[in-house]
Amino acid sequence: MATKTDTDLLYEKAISRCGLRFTSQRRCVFDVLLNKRDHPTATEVFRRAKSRISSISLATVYNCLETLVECGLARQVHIDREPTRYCPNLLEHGHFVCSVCGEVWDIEVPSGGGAGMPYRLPEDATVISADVTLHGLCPRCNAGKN
Amino acid sequence: MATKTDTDLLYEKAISRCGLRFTSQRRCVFDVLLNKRDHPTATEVFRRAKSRISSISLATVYNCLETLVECGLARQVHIDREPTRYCPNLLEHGHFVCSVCGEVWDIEVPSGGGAGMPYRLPEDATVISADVTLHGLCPRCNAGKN
DNA sequence: CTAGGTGCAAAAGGTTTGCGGTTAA
DNA sequence: TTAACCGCAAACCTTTTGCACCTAG
Repeated sequence: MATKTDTDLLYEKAISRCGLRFTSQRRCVFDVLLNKRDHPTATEVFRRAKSRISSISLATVYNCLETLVECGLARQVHIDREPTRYCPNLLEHGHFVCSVCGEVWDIEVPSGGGAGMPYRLPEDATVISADVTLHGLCPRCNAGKN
Repeated sequence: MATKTDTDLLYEKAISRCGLRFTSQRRCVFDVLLNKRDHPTATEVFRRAKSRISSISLATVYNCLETLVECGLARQVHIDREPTRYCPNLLEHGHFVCSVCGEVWDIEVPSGGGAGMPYRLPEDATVISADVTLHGLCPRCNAGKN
């Protein structure tokens, strides 16, 4: 295997903490995810990974992505019922999806007050996590309308 | 066909406005959805509809649900990548999903300020709609923990 | 060395579609 | 009457799984 990068060391540490192995496929998939943070689907990650490891299989990409999620190094992003996307941004955040170009942007959520605070809940409910996805026109596509 | 109810008239009006036909299957599916507002999946709607029209098919239920959505009488609810659920609540609202019992509750969103206002967007973006799903413990399951 | 990971192919599960027969308007 | 709709079955697409071989530790 080639020299380990800082990214590799981060991943290797996280993955061994989970009692898992640091394989070249996992390294590749993680690198693909960090390299271009555009919320790719598993199929897109597969396409990019295959250009580096031509023998890699789609099932392995799914497995590696699941491993990344398990290790806490990535999160799944669900937009309607479209194919699952993957996001290496570990901070609490939501997503903005452009209805024209389809691009996905990370958006900030209010830091104080906890998840979902702007919403009125049934009494005595406890919120664990919040999934927020906004649909609309991104700056680029908005500009194109003028 | 049996006597038309108020619900039927509402649906018939909406459906003819869309240039579509008021069939017994569509009537049945809409009625099932309004009858128990528990965010059923297409399969569950199929099960309930079949108890009234035994010959109805799953594909027809999917088609009827799609028609309802097109006519603006129901909305799809996406929770992660679970099967799509259907909701006849037309007001702007989000969903709270209990991690224990799986029940889905409608939750209010802030009325003033528009969709997604608590979130910091990329500049010059326009929000069209907001999907908000909170995960946590519902009052009933929360109480069971004590 | 060996438990865990990979590649392949097949299966699973939700949803959509094509087609011949049926029906609301 | 006839275009739209229904039921059925097959197709579709994403994701998961079983299995024989391989490899990191």
